[in-house]
Amino acid sequence: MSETEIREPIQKRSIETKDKIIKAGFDLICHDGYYNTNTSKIAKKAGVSTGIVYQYFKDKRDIFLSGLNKYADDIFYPMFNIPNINFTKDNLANIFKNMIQKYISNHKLSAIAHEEITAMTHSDKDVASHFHKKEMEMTNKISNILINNNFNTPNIKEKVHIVMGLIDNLCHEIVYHKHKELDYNIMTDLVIDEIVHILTIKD
Amino acid sequence: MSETEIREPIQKRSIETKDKIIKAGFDLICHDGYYNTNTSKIAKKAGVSTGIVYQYFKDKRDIFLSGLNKYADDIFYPMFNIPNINFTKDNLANIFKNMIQKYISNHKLSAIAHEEITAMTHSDKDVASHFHKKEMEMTNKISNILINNNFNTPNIKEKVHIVMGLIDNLCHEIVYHKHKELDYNIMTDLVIDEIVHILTIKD
Amino acid sequence: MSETEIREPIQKRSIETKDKIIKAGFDLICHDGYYNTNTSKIAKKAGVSTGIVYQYFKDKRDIFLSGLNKYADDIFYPMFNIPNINFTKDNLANIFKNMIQKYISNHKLSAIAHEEITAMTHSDKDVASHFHKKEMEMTNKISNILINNNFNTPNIKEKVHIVMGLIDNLCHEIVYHKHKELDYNIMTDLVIDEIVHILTIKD
Amino acid sequence: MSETEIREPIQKRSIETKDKIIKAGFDLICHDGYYNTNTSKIAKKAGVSTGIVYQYFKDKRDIFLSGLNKYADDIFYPMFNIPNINFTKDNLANIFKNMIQKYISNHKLSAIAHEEITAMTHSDKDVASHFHKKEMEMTNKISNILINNNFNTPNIKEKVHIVMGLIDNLCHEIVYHKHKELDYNIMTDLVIDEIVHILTIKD
DNA sequence: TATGAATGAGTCTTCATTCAT
DNA sequence: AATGAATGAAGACTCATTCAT
Repeated sequence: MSETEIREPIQKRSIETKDKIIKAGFDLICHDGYYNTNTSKIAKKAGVSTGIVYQYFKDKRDIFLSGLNKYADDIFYPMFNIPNINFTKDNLANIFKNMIQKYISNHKLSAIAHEEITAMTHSDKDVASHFHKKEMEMTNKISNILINNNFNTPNIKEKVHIVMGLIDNLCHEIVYHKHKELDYNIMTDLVIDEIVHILTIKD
Repeated sequence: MSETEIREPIQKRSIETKDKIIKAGFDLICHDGYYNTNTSKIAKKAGVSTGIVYQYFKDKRDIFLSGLNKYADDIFYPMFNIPNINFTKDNLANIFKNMIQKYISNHKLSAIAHEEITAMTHSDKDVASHFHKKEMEMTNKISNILINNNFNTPNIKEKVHIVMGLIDNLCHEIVYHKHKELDYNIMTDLVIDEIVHILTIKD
Repeated sequence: MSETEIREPIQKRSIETKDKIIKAGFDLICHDGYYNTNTSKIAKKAGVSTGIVYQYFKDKRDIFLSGLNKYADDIFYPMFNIPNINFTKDNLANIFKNMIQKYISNHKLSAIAHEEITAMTHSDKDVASHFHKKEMEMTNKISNILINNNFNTPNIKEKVHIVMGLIDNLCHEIVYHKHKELDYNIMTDLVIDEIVHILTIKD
Repeated sequence: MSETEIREPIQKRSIETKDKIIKAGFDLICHDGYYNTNTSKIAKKAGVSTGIVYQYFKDKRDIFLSGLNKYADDIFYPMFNIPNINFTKDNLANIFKNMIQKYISNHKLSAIAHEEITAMTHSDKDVASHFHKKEMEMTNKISNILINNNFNTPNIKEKVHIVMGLIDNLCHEIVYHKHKELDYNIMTDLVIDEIVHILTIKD
């Protein structure tokens, strides 16, 4: 109604304040869920007043979206954020094994955030499209790395996408589910076998 | 203190009412999300008053949990709910292809519900354990079918679990994401190849 | 609106049902308070359905009022409900001592009911006037007994009323409050002294 | 779970708001009863929104308890809140007569509040203990005043407590009941006689 | 007569958002 | 730029009462 102007911070202090809010809000939402996080908690955690929040953000959702923008790369497939990976036939399995271990040893936050974001996917078109885009970006990025390392193969994007899913499922299972009937060491080896298989088949 | 008694329906009419509420509530929650569904919407969709809802259910969550109980089998891997599957080496790929197509052609409800349930997994211990248990049940069920069809292989449960994840990801991707850059026919074939591969390797 | 006819029971069974409801309702209300007692509890305790309640009573308040009518004599100054009291100068103190002990040894229900009724006095004109009337009836009754026993004295009604208050306060204090700093034996003796004093002064 | 934080007011404005709510809530509850007073009425009477109520108070009961804390001294035996009372044998009767008249001429609020509080005594442990404590405090205070004025007598606390009851009953009767058959001037004199009697007997 | 299923207005409470300072 | 007090719409849940059987 009153169309409160959203301020784009210029001064350093303002920028810091905005960042603090994004971090506080995103952390809380990823931890407790979107609906269990209220603006007052966010403001408190950020060390600011509730009022100021609405000078930097349109609404609560806007905070979350900003966090998504800012931190998504750390959350989605952070294991691929390694510069200068050198894939060879010999180290392919090892590289993926390391990635998986790295992902798992990462703090749980990522996993929870991932779920929360997934959950918002169908209730919020913007979240969905953001998520969507990031996923494809990552697929492309990895495909390119592979190509640059002479791992070109037909339908590489489809394959990489499947691989990403395999890793994601595995890590999620290990971090979260803990089905006692399953042996996660064996499962990890099986997944790596699959990854190697799919990336090396010639059709 | 006030301890409103939850009624266990006796008359046929009231059993129908309870069922209508479960169906309406579960449908809405799966469609719009838990927090975007309120009791008044549920009552309206079920064609009853808000009051009656609380004679059959402790709270909104209870409705959802009941729905989970009642419909979970239709939602989690409904493609495996086929009696008398006969796996042979020759039809293995075909059977899975049919399953995937069946899953996809299934109403979207499943997929959305799946997400919502996944989302509630970390905020609600009961949902989590329910989900968790169902998943393992299904893993066991499929493992057994395979064993009965002479597809025994070491670590079959781990393998089946990976297969289920592959199918789930694929179907979800197709139903939901629709990345234009990906060719889903190819992706489906690739996934089936993987499934066959993982289920037939001898270690 | 629809002016559901309130039935005046004729058959013996009906009368019994009505009485059961009155008893159940009045007991519960006296125990838990008017607002903490709901009709469903009353029906359940009376062993009838909720629907039937409204064939015998206009509303919840009507049940309470009926109970008041029926049981008030047992609640208000039940110690005076002794037939053929013989007051003499010598046994005056003893009689009151007995009354007090009787009152106290009476089940607590009376005290709670008394409070609840007192509480409703100012929110419900009918309860108030009922209570009011009963109190005066009792004052008159006791005054008459005293007069018949040659304890006439000027302003006897005022005196009796004060005496009733003294007894009521004392009993209530003993049954309820349990101020540890006060010695209730001494207090009882003091109150009896006062009663004797007020009833025997000659002005 | 959601644990709405109760704010302790800092700014002058908010202290005023909190006080307004306490006053409005306590007045209404004392007038109309706890269950006939809803938060919306309280907010309206206080001239604030319903939301703000829950920033200062946990719930409706909390408002009432706060009022109790704040206004109890004005309600329980306000006639004793006179500093520097000088009791002598000659003015004893007069002092109490004045107190009674003062109590009665006091606004009715006290009487109604007193009843409501009494009523809540058995349904709410906190109210009960508060009420309870105040009563004993007052008993002690008056006992001490009497002792300091050389009106020491055995079992003074028990006597004072009886006196307080006599006054309370009398005032309540006059303010509230208005039994037409009783002459309140005479009754007042009789009560004062009793008070003098009980406070001057030597055992 | 009786049952118990159903109604829906009413209540408490929360929280994103705005406003006065 | 910032504070935190205030708003009020919306939601979960209760319960006296009525209705279909």
